[in-house]
Amino acid sequence: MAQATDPSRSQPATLTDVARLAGVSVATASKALNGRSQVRAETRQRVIDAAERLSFRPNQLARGLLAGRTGTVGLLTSDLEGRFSIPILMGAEDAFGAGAVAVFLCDARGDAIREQHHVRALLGRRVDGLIVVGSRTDPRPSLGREVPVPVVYAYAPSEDPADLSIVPDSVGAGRIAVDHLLACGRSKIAHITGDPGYLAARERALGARSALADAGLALVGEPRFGVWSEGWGRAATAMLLDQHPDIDAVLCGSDQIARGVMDVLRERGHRVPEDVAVMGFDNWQILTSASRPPLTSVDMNLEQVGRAAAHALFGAIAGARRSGVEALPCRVVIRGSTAPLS
Amino acid sequence: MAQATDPSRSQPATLTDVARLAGVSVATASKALNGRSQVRAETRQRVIDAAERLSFRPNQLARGLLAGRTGTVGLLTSDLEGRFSIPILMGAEDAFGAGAVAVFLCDARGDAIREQHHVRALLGRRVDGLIVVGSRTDPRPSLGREVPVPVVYAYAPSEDPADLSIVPDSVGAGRIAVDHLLACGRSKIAHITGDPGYLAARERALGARSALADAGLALVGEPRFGVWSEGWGRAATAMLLDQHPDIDAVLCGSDQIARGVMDVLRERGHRVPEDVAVMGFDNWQILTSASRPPLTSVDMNLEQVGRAAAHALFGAIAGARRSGVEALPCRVVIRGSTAPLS
DNA sequence: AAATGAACCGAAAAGGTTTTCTGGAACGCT
DNA sequence: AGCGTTCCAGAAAACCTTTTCGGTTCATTT
Repeated sequence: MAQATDPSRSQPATLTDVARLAGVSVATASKALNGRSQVRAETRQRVIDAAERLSFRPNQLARGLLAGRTGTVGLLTSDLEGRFSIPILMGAEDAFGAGAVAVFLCDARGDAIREQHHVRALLGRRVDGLIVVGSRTDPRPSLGREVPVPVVYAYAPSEDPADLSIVPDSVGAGRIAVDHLLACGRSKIAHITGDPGYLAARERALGARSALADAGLALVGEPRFGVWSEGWGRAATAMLLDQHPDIDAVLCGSDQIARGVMDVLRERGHRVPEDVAVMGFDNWQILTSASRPPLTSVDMNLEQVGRAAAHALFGAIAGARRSGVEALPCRVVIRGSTAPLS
Repeated sequence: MAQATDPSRSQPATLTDVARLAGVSVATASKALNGRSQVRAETRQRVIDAAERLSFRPNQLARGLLAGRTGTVGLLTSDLEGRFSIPILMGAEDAFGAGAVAVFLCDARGDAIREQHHVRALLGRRVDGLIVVGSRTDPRPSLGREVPVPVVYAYAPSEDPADLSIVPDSVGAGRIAVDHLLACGRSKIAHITGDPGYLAARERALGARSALADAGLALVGEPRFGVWSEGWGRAATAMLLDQHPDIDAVLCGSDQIARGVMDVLRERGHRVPEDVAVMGFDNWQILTSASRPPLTSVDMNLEQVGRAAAHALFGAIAGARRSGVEALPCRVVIRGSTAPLS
């Protein structure tokens, strides 16, 4: 018997095989397996047993061909390497994987030509929708309105306001970061951040200033833009301490910068968090938990961004199209580098 | 015209539509578009123009249904979050994406049930093959021989020697690391590494000892196993320096550990690399470039592992099945933390 | 002029599933 | 007995593309 039904040798069983084994027509077999009502219980069981014995698995291609929907979506990332894409991708995969939807992964490597190529390939495979994941929060060109399936942009919003984009709320992130520092009793807060060419850097700075202004305060000096590296964090901190030795908090544009900041603070004899509180952005586990003390950081909830994008795409496929940019809140993860001023 | 051919409103164009617009039969249209020879040049051009105007894209479902091959493969990762999966995934996506193959991404989250579920779903979609990516190099259970399509295991080999697995050569990695330190004139080499429950940790230590033995030398003390963290790197270094203050090199089981090691070395007044050379494993950019001095590290060539797995799967789909565990060489990336002893 | 061959095009089938429609059987009612 | 109703199963169409095979046209050769 094992030989007769050995699935590794033969082609996968088809519904016709199941029907023949059960002694019914393919139509009846289909109805039996899909729980339709026009089948006698005894017949249904016979079909189910036959399907089991043949380890029958419906051919989704044939099903999709007929139904018009394939139960697949395309996940188009512009930069797989970037650490921001991965959590979004996980969230989306999670939201889809729970249902009966499979995800095509494509990496365009930041190349518009390659992206176009992937879109065409995905449309040829009749995906039901697309999620476009960017590697930074700056707006990106739209795929265009003539794409015949719904598209949702995640992390990097589309330039076309008619598209739907799901992004983290960078302004709000800057605001809640400062709120936390204020709650810790800090008032002389400096901001060392990354490349001003990044919208995220500018928006976080904007949010931080706005929250300070609401409290009747201001940043110590201007925000110090630079690059996203520990080295810049170290250099900027040295300059900062020369000009303003009396700061009691440094809000850093990224965890990497924060790590550099903390190193220089410690070398110069400032205690963290007793004298100076330090905060980062991104909540990058490997950095926050390895630093001494562990780093308080703002998490962008990227998995949630991915899940929200997946759900939005679901909705759009079902006909409920939205548009515009939807910003999701971030959250402060408190660790040892911030504490109330005693 | 824009309205009449607006693809966003209507269903995607079918070959029938193209044929009708070109005034030929579907068969001729198919032949014209696929470059078959039985079509007059003028007719072919008319069909191509029609396809262009309708932005026709062959339905891969119908094509796959007929051909028996779908041009899709499943990429089954056990842990998307893990940083080792991503480069492998990139390499595989790269190798496939270049051709006409699309990749289904599935994340099992280390759960065997979920993995089984994904395999069934992928088989239902009639993938032509599977790549199973592990999160660590320890052998993992096989999917079983009754899977009706070729399977290639990447990074984590299958326990079944009849399966084909592509892994990095961890023993060789340990060996080339020591070879580099020896070439730098170091002879008093200690080894601080991670969790001994990881095969990678044990194999790297094995390779290191073997290379030392070939040179008539031995490690300073036993390999110090612990956990994969900076904290362990710091603690182990403190103990090491107490017992063996005269070491001239530390080979670390990971870049994280190396970072902790370097911090303590510097704090204790040992210069890197003048007094003590330090090496890590994994070549994790964010750590190697941020440390002072930049860290020499062994790169596992994971993208290449992914590409090799993809090519092996290609071959297996075409009928050339291999089996066993194939180990790919790693490479030393030299940076500032190692230098010749002057 | 007739026959041969070449070049070209179209009808039809195949691939696997779902759905609609039709037919048949059993059963209850008048 | 005749009729209507309900329930169940099967036939056939539809989805879209590719390929095979048969048929038509036209130029060339005898």
